Amino acid sequence: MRATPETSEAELGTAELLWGRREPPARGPRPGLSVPAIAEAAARIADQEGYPALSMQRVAAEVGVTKMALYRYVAGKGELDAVMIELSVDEPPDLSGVPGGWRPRVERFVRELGEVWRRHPWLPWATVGDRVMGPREVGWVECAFAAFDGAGLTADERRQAVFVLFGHVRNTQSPATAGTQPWSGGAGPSAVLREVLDRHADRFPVLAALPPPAGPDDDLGRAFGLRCLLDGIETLVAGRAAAAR
Amino acid sequence: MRATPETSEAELGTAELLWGRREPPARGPRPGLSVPAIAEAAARIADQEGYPALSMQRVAAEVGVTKMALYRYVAGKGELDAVMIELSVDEPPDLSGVPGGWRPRVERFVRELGEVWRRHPWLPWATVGDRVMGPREVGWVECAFAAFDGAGLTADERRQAVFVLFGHVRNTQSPATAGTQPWSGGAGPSAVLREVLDRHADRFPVLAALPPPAGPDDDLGRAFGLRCLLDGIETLVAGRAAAAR
DNA sequence: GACGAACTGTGTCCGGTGGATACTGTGTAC
DNA sequence: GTACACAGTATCCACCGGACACAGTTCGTC
Repeated sequence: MRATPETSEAELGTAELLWGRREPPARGPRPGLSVPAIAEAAARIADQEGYPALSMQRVAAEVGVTKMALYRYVAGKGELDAVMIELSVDEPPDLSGVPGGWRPRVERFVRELGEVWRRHPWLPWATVGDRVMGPREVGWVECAFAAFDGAGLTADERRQAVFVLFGHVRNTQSPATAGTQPWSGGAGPSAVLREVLDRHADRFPVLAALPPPAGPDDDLGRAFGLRCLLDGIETLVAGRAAAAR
Repeated sequence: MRATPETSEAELGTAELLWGRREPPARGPRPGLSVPAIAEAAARIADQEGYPALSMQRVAAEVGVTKMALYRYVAGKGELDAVMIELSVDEPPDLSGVPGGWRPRVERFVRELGEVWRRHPWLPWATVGDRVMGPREVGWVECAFAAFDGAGLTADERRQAVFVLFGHVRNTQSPATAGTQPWSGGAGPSAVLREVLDRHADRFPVLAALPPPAGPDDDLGRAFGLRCLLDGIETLVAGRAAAAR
């Protein structure tokens, strides 16, 4: 949750950095660093030590300079975030060769997106809210839109479908980025909660009557939700086609 | 994204605070505050000034004490978060009187949940990750499970459906808590991004060819996604019933 | 009734965060 | 050769969550 809507000036600067290149300076000492190198170091830290461990100081230490040196390359923390996101999302996949029409294409898209987010677990967390996206990130959106080609959706529906799809993947990406599920396994808070629930079974009859999960649900319901969503889209389009006839 | 899995001790303390009551002290000066009063002040601040504006100091100022005085009532920021969430989610609704079976019940549930989250826009943001939930929050989960009564889902499917449903509501709650959508209206980053996209239309043919949104999509695709999800569930159950026959 | 234990709230300190500003040194264009 | 533009540093700020020692208040127990 971002504190305040950033001033448009900062956003313009970030967009300039992400989309056009900032012209390199002509005079002065040679820069010892580069924006990509800094972003790569930042991404490495976030990958290995977690997103909350990421700070200007930590990144500066990683690349071997003082914290303030980074501000020669990036306007601030927000801009560093934007750059490291753009660097980490990787090139969007080419789904034009996937056979079988829109549905396998969408399923493939979900797998690819989930794979990138799995490699950078902080990514689904960081890509929330109103932001300036970089070209690669927009490429993923373009890719998602293209995946729905031939599904028979209107433009507005397609937008909504893409949006819902991204949200679904985010929600089923990892317990850390999803809503709390009181039945999740493992240790930690969920274990404490489960014990509490046992003690108050009378207050939650439906929850208590539910048999425990058959196995670990490492999928978090992604396949189930995706199937329902796509089935629902098919139903929608089929119903419209039937009405038109 | 929480930094580290909190020590189980802290979680136990939080669970004790949320579920059992902590026994009031017998001796000593009368407490000038109470946990609910503090949590209410915190929720008020988050509502009015945004979640990032919430700090121990700010809450302390709101209730008229020093920052450190709050630590007599809650163990830390995390516990304050937990209490203010539990206080703000409100009592779960009673959906037993909703006619028409599981589907209207689920739709009603989504409306109610969205309404609470709309009153406290920081709530969908704060209720992410592995946490200890309070009784009211669990009541909402119980309510969601009960809503699916009669839909014909297995226990595992029901769990996944509830989970996906919560995620869908969160994703379509507000632009601030949803994934970035490059076509969202208004000023700010999205406006900057839209202008950039116009300039690079050739790189994103599908996106560029899409007609602009018919109107402001203040629904963020919630209705669309919900319809697809529930249609998909119906398809799933109907298919299984047909196979069994 | 006195006293000590338990408790509330305060003041001070710590390491951390993002960021502003003034500075030194370095390199290139004129 | 000199002036300017730039890189990186050092120092400072306000703020964050939190630890700790302390003063003042109230009750249970002798």
